[in-house]
Amino acid sequence: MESSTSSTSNFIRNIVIEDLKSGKHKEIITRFPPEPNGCLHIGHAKSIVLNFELADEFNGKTNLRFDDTNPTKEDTEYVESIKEDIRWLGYEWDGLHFASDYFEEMYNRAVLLIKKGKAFVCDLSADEIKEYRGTLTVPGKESPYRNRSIEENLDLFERMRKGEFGDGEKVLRAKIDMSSPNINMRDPVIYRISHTKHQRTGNKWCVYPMYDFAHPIEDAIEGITHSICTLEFEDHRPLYDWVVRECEMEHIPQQIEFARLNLTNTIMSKRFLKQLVDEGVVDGWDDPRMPTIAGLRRRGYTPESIRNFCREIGVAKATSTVDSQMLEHFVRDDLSAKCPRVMGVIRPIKIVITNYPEDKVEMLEVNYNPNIPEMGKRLVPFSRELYIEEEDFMENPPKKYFRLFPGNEVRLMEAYFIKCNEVIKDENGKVIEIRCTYDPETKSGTGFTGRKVKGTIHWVSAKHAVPAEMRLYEPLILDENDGEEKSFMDRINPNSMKIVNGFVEPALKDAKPQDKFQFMRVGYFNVDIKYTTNDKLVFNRIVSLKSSFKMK
RNA sequence: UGGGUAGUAGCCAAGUCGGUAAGGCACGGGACUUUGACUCCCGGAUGCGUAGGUUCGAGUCCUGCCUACCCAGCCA
Repeated sequence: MESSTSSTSNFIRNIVIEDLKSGKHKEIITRFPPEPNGCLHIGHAKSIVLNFELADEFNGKTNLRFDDTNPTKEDTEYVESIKEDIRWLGYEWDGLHFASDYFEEMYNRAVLLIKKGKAFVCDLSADEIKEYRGTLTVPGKESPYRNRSIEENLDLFERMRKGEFGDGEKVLRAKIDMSSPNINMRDPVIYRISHTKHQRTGNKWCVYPMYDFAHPIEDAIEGITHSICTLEFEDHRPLYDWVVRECEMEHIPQQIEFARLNLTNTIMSKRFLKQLVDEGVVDGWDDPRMPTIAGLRRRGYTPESIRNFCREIGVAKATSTVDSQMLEHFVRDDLSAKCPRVMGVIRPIKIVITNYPEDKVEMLEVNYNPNIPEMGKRLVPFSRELYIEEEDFMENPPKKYFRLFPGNEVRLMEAYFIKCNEVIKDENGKVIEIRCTYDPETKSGTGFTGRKVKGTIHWVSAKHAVPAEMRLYEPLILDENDGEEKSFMDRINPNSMKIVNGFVEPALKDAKPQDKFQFMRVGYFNVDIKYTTNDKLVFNRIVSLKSSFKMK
């Protein structure tokens, strides 16, 4: 795996280095353990990059493991999309596993716990268990079923498995300490009854292990050395260690927690993302405004840019929110070297070059990227009528505006100098056409040095222009600017997408979905895979170009 | 008010045995420019949540305090 940005030091990497040095491990094994209940997003990418690259750096391995212990929430449809996203990001896992592959083993370990007097079947209802649990400041009370005999527990647990009880009638609980200040240790439920068909094991099971019980066993079975998860599991670590120890797992994995990714103007929770999809606020999981991997891909982000971003933001334990401009920086950085640079006008206004012959067409040979000649050239037609960018003309410009305005001369990129002489308006006073003259002496490439112009603008020959729909995006979610806290549904940006109709140069006529271009002076654009047809080009603006020009 | 974790520039973040504050993003200034892009220079903490203490020397060690986040699913 190439790495254009080297990973910076972080505390997890330091732990790995230390463990290798001390001989605690000869080889490290990490894992990425998604629950197949939704699409992967940029936050998952942080974890993926961390796990895969850490293992890669130290010649270790990384497993992909689907944590499918709750059949009521999971769906096999997500399994393939998750695999696709990981591969697209550029990673290939060593082992591919499913938590459900270990159900028998987990069951046996639970039986072991019972035999050791460390687990018991509890008949309390969910509400009662909650009551008995106590609160953050008040210790819990022991369940009246806590002291059932081992024999009875064994019998009951077996009958739970056989399906003799209904959902919620009984649970298996670890017997730890109801007065622990850590609520997770107050006899946590480790198995529940759910007569639900599982995506992979079908109706074989009606008891399913809880995360806290299942996860450490999965890690131990696979020989995971460093089980990296997010901060909210910090309180669970004592339980994680308890399970590994009491279940007498031969391999002892270590759980390490880091802060999940937060991004400005972005909502990352699966629940909210799902709501956006379900309520039709967006076009689906792959809407180009979504922070999902699928959304970023459709928007036009590259795997390299996402990887570089993930490497650069670092890994730490402090809760933080990364500026989304950081992400934008890394796409620009990556695309800058990869994309052909072409001319596209997103808000066209027509200009007529009055002294240019009616039927003349000049074919200009233009490099796709002046810095990278190997990218080749194409021919760009030039003629009497052109479209330029609406914002490249102002009738009454402010100071320091050096684009087109009455009496001013600018360069048409790769073509001639033109001078604006006349402005045509409609009955409402709106400018509908700009009339200019050109100077034949100033043709690009002729070495004309007679005079200079301050501005260079892009254009497309009207007669040859290829119409295209451009979708301009802004953040889907707006951060509350220190007002009172709003629900995220109230933070939806009504202007998150603007659809405009523009023109691109003819060389793009046959552009294919996912082809990426820099529209010079405008931004980076990706051909949309969903709405582009043979007759219609649809571009997603990936990100605009930076601009230090301030109108004012 | 129980437990857990964290506080280094506007935003991320490094900082190994205490030795005199990396890097990136953003921002500002300048150079260059047929993209107001890119690139290239220059600019930032006498300061590391805060108050004390130990020390020749503290972001690093000690004590107190403040603030923020997480935890009471038969979710993960």
